[in-house]
Amino acid sequence: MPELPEVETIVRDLRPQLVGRQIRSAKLSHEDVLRGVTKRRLLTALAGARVVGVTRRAKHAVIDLELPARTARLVIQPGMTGSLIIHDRALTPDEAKYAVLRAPLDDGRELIYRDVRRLGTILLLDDRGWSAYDAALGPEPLDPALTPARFAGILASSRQAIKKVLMDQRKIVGVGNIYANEALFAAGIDPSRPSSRLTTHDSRRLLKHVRRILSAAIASQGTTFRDYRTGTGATGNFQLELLVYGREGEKCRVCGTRLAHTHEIDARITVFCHRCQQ
DNA sequence: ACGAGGTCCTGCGAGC
DNA sequence: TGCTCGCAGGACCTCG
Repeated sequence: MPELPEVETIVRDLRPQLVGRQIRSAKLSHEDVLRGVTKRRLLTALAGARVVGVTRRAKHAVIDLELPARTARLVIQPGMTGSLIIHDRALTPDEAKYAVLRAPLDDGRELIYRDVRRLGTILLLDDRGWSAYDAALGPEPLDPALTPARFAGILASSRQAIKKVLMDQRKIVGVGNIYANEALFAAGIDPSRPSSRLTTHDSRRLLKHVRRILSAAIASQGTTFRDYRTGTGATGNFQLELLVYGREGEKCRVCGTRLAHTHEIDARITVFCHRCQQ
């Protein structure tokens, strides 16, 4: 499930291939992925657009476009099962089936947004729209501007379970279920603990582990459980390094206790060690 | 402001 | 074998 490390990997793979390229045309198979833009407006804007930048913000891939008379940002959030890949060959029938957006490029290759479950979203924003969208998102966890004090302030402002706060994109971006589980385990913090009850020491440790784990996951090209692929179509490798997510019922790698799981926080699976996370 | 629960989507695996 | 059903979940919504 594309969280920060997965989208960062996609963006790093796409950037050298996509910047400078012109999009010839575009086709969209399903309109239900669009947010705030009609199919007609999106396809019209993409046809002939030049890509001038590929960046990441939160869990979104942001493709900066130069249009004849204006600029625009194509914002793709892969959701659960989305991937962005540049193909230099014809698609297999299976690949074509789930290709939601297809955009042939001026070099003969094709940019494909693939999304099996289509929980991902596509936006097309102008500068003002982007500013508003960006402003509603929390700070980037890997940005040094997010100081331990600022992070502590964010956590102190909510009585919700720390895991839920960590996954709230308005408070801090990029962390989803997998990395929230991993970071809380590494920091030895009970996921259900009210965020505001964490000590300064807790929040410092948590930020450190969030950063360490996100960085390690980027280095491993992300976590592939089923659908996630890098920008070149490869699987990630960080699933091999997970200590709790997907390991419920197995033994804790630190203390050997059987890992517990619950759906009580935000109706998502939380896997944790009773002993290491008190 | 908060918690609870529903919605979107489809593939997959369990159970019968 | 073939069917139904629950689950996976990020973001967003409504309701109380």
